[in-house]
Amino acid sequence: MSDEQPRRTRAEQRRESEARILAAARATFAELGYERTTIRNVASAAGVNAGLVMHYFGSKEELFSRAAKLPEEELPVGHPAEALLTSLRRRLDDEPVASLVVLRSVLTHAEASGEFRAAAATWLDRMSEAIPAADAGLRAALISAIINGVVIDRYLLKLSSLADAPADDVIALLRPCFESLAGETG
Amino acid sequence: MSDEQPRRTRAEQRRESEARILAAARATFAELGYERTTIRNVASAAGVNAGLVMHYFGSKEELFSRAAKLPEEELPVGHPAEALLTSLRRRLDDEPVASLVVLRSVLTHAEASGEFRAAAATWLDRMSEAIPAADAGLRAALISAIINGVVIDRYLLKLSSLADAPADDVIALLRPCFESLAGETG
DNA sequence: GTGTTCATTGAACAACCGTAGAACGAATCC
DNA sequence: GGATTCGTTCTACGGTTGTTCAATGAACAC
Repeated sequence: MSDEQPRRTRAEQRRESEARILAAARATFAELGYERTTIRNVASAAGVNAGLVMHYFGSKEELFSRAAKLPEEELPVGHPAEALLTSLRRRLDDEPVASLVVLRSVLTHAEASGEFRAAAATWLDRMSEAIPAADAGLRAALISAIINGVVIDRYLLKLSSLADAPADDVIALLRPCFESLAGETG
Repeated sequence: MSDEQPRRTRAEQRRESEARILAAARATFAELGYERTTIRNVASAAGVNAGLVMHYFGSKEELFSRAAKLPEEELPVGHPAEALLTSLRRRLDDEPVASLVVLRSVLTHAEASGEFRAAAATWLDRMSEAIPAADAGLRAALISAIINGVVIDRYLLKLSSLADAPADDVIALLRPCFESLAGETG
């Protein structure tokens, strides 16, 4: 029982607490959105006092920023439609909490909207370049809208038909859409 | 100038105020979502006192219920894909505030989620029946997800590529998608 | 005209929010 | 050792929120 020394060095303590707070923040923001999550809420989920959250993250806004940082999404290469399907599969398989944080708050919180807009912009640019059509921008935007709609309905609204379906079926049905929009059939 | 008598009968006054409050509520909920909308906010937008809003609507929750009532959407008849495109065109043309109220709040407010779920359920049922495929339910859900994603990106997030595009272009690009999902090409 | 109804206001309450800062105690440094 | 840093908690403040309720004055019934 007391074999291992507790190893509660201050640096460790700090890192652990900060990580626990950040994890709790991500979970809470993803479940409740920006407005309904409170500092006290996050603190109690992390098992610490609310003051500590403020002390480490400065403000609720800053806490959200840190929790909402999206991991750099490397876009697969290859034919656009195929790359998109791979990208979609990743999002359907992982149910990435990080992106749910942003999605859940994006309709009501300005900064979430900004974060999302920025991420979407670079994504759209890269995608547009790969689409051989005059209206590539619009096509890419539609593809992005489709992906967002599917993720929202599946993971946030949990509409049964979509939430229960295997990712493979979803992808198979969406394949012709992506091919058509990515301009590979015309 | 003073030709017409002011006609401020009590019944009229009441109806007018209630209508003005409801309109202000719809606009505010659609712009800010449920949480960030305050009773005082709505009241001041309607040019009345906050107490009056409570007196007429009882609670913020009730006010939201009344503001979020979606108009019965009569589904056009005909080939599914064609009917869907007509339905989509209506939503793209009108920019219906009523549905934005629900959409804006649907990710953070439980009742909005319920209202949306109910409306979506009947919509999905009717749409499933019109799709001749074993996985009609999933197909209908994907179509619904696409429409939601497009409306959200266009009117709520106002992503430029989609917000600026003519409705006709959007519909033209989406037509193959709907045809493929509605099972009319296979 | 007189008494009643009722649309509307203003002030207040309790609860909760984000946030700040003092206080405690254990790890750290010399 | 003692002094000090620092992780952590406690308490409190000012502001906002949904909500209540008494007060006011104009429309109404008779």
